[in-house]
Amino acid sequence: MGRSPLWTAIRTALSEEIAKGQYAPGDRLPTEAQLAARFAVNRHTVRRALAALAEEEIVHARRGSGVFVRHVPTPYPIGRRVRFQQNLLAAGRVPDRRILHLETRTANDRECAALRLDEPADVHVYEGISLSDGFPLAFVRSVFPAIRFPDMLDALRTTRSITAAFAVHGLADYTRASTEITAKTASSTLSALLELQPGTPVLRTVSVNVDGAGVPIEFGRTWFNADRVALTLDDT
Amino acid sequence: MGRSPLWTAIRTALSEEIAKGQYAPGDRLPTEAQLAARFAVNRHTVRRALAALAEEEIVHARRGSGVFVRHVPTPYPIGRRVRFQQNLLAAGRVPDRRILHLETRTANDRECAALRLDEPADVHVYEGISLSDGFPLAFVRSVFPAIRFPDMLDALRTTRSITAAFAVHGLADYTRASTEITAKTASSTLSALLELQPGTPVLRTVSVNVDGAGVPIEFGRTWFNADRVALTLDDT
DNA sequence: TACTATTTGTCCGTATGTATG
DNA sequence: TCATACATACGGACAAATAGT
Repeated sequence: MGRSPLWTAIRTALSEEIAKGQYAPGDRLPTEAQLAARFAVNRHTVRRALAALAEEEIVHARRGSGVFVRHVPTPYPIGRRVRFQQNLLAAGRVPDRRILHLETRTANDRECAALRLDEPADVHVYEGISLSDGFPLAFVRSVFPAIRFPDMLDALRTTRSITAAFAVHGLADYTRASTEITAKTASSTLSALLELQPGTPVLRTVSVNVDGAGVPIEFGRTWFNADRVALTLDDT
Repeated sequence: MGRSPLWTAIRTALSEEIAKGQYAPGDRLPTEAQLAARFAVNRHTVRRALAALAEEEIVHARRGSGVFVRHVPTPYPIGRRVRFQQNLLAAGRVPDRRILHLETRTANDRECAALRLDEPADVHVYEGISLSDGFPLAFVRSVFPAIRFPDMLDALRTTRSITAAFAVHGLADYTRASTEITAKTASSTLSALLELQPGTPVLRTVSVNVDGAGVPIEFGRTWFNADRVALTLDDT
């Protein structure tokens, strides 16, 4: 007999098949009974291997339903420069945006404070869904000072990129001044937008972007599907 | 008639009473009917005021139960230097630690990779609850290379501070090399430890601290009560 | 388990004052 | 002056969730 337990071989076999894409994220694995037959072992041996995979957060068992391959969370760096499209491309995903709502209105107290505006002031509002490989990754609401970026809504409509819309107004670079991260359970409206079960957790970030002179240019609130994303900081 | 709607006066009145501490975080407000009687308005007018307070995240309604004052989340900076005690003192909270478990064991694959150890290697393991004003704020599991910090467990037991325990070993300063942030719903064991309802969201950070030379010294996994904390980044 | 009272959530409607053209 | 639209406030009824017995 080899020195390593039998179930470790099953774990590595399944792990490799998942890594090869034989089972895609969200897919259901064969039942424990089927796996036991395939590997010619007892069901409990398969269960030990599946438990190890669950511990590594590679799969996820749902009683009465099956064992499912986890969506591997997309690493999403939030440092001095946060760029949605670049972040996703770096993670090997295809980014896209779906615009839900564009409007211009007077800013509320919080928005005025974040953007350092004297009230009353007008802001352009963008609301949309950020997609990763076609799946909803986040709901975004961003407000921009209307005086400084008069053509923001048109620019967003045509470019569907915040970075590009800033560039239209002659702003080549901008940085993240502050980010606040909280977690909540998804409301019914949010779970509908992000196509997730009500009650699943969401990561919310509240952030301010500034131009080179430190003047606020964007106040953004983002709700991430917590199953699909892992916010990362690299302070090296 | 005044130009501002009736409900705004009710909102500010309730908001001030909450700010004054007349209703503490976690307290239940009077019922909508009682508030309607007190302010001599219709219940719908009270509801409009409560909706505004809920929008500001000052209160939180639970159908069948009541309207509750939110726990104001403690801002918890995660930058280059993350210090639990200093973070809480800066937020005006009283920090404390409850040690759950201390042990020495061989590191697993993930821990060896994070700490850049050649396996097999021994690590000291700390598991505990971080308290804010006496309430559980987070469950922490940290592992330290045993060779480099031989007296870690004793130091943690006596000082109950990771920073102080490092100082015992002659390490005056250390910095955060990387942090990964995800959100999950609390498991039953975790919700018991943090004294929260099962199914409420938790913020999980996975982080590596390094010494001045960039050598990893701590691999930490922390589960925060998401209702009580807001992770903040300041990139100014 | 089942039942009941309480409390919030959602819907129907009515009335009034204000702004607009 | 009139018609219309809108915001505000009020009144009631029922649904849905919760808590206690």
